[in-house]
Amino acid sequence: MDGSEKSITSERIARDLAEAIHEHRLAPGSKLNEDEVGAVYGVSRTVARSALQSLAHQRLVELRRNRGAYVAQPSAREAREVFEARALLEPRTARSAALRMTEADIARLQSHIDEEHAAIRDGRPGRALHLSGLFHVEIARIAEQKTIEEFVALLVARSSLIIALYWQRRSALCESHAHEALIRAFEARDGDLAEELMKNHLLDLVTSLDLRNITSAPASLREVLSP
Amino acid sequence: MDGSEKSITSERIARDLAEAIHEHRLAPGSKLNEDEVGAVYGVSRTVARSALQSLAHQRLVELRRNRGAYVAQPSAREAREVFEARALLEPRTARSAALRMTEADIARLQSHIDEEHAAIRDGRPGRALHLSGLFHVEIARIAEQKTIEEFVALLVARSSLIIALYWQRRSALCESHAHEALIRAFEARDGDLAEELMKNHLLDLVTSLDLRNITSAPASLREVLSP
DNA sequence: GCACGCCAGATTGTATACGAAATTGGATGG
DNA sequence: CCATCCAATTTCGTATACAATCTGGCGTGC
Repeated sequence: MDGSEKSITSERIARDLAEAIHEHRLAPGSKLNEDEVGAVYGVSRTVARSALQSLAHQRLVELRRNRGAYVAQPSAREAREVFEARALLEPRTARSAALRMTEADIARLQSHIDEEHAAIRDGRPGRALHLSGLFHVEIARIAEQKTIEEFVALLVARSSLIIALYWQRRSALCESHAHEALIRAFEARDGDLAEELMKNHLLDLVTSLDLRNITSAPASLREVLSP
Repeated sequence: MDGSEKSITSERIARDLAEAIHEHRLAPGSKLNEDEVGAVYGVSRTVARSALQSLAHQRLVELRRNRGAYVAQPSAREAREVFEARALLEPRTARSAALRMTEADIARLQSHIDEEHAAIRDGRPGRALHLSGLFHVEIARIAEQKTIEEFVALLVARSSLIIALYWQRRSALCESHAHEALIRAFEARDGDLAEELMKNHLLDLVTSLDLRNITSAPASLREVLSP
């Protein structure tokens, strides 16, 4: 259905790196050297470079001219903006999804949650976070909104970076309960409820972050320390 | 104010090509040969390729493995999805913008409209369409939502392709009147009205398109002419 | 002792070269 | 006359080589 012609090597590498960022195995600010990336995957710099550019387009890495590629460090402001965008897109999409939801879709969402719990049991919180992000993307897919799905995927990926930087509570899985409540709304095909639950879920996420603009992005010190 | 390290050659070329697509100087389906693009801008295929990849990330061109780059031809379905995404993002953003709007912002939006009229007088409808798209992006900028601004810019660019493919009425500038009404709402700092006007403006846009899935993407004839 | 400038190392930006995949057109055989 | 197959061509995918730029340390001069 989709594009079709993917799976070019560079795209595969980009996906792999994105997953590593997603799962917090690569911390924000990490430098991604073209030679190193190429060496890791056994390809030349050309391919590694292409993968890094792809990630830059997704705002997961920042390219600095003649300096290199670094895992992005969203500022507190960017963090707020990402969640404001999600607040516009996701609740209405959850409503649409609720109305189109099939049994197979629900099963699939449930298995996502199960996997997530398994990851937590196995002590892989990064993987669990990744999966909980995919839950949101899956909802957009079920709503049959490919364009919105793309955007949600971008926003979820950036949210992962934001959580890595600004997460404050250690309360592990407030997430899952929200997701389970959503599933119940989906089972009832209750669009209104799904929309409302998603809205509150996103609000909870933002308030669980510490977005007073402490430190944030060392990238542009100039803006902070004017002479 | 933006990123900072742009103006790499490939980004400049990508912007230039994007503008050409935006203004309908490059029709949907046009082939963009890497060698030709490189020759036009006096750079090597490496740089041309990078620019084309950038456009592919914006979904303005479609890359087909071992086939080349073609200006995208959104299907009727994609067209609908693009406008559904816009319907979620832009009305609320127009409301925010109305509340933050300064005199300078209003003047800037007005000059956009003036330029648009001038372009029409000069018989450059493509340029006028481009400018009317920038009007929407500008609103997101005024709302101080950089993330949403990015998305709106992407959607506006794709809308330009969609209009090139599915525009049916020759009624030139129903657009401008909607934009002028929006400006009046902004002048009054009337968020509710701005939101409502934007919502209706987008609805008008969709209904002015012919999205019965006739023909759409000749790219894959195979799907249309099954044996 | 401090500041300025310069040089070496490293890393990215760009160009070119070679190999692989896919289409095109004609030749061949039925 | 049509279908099939093969090679010639085009175009892309990847690797490598060279040039430009930045970082950091060293030395000289004040």
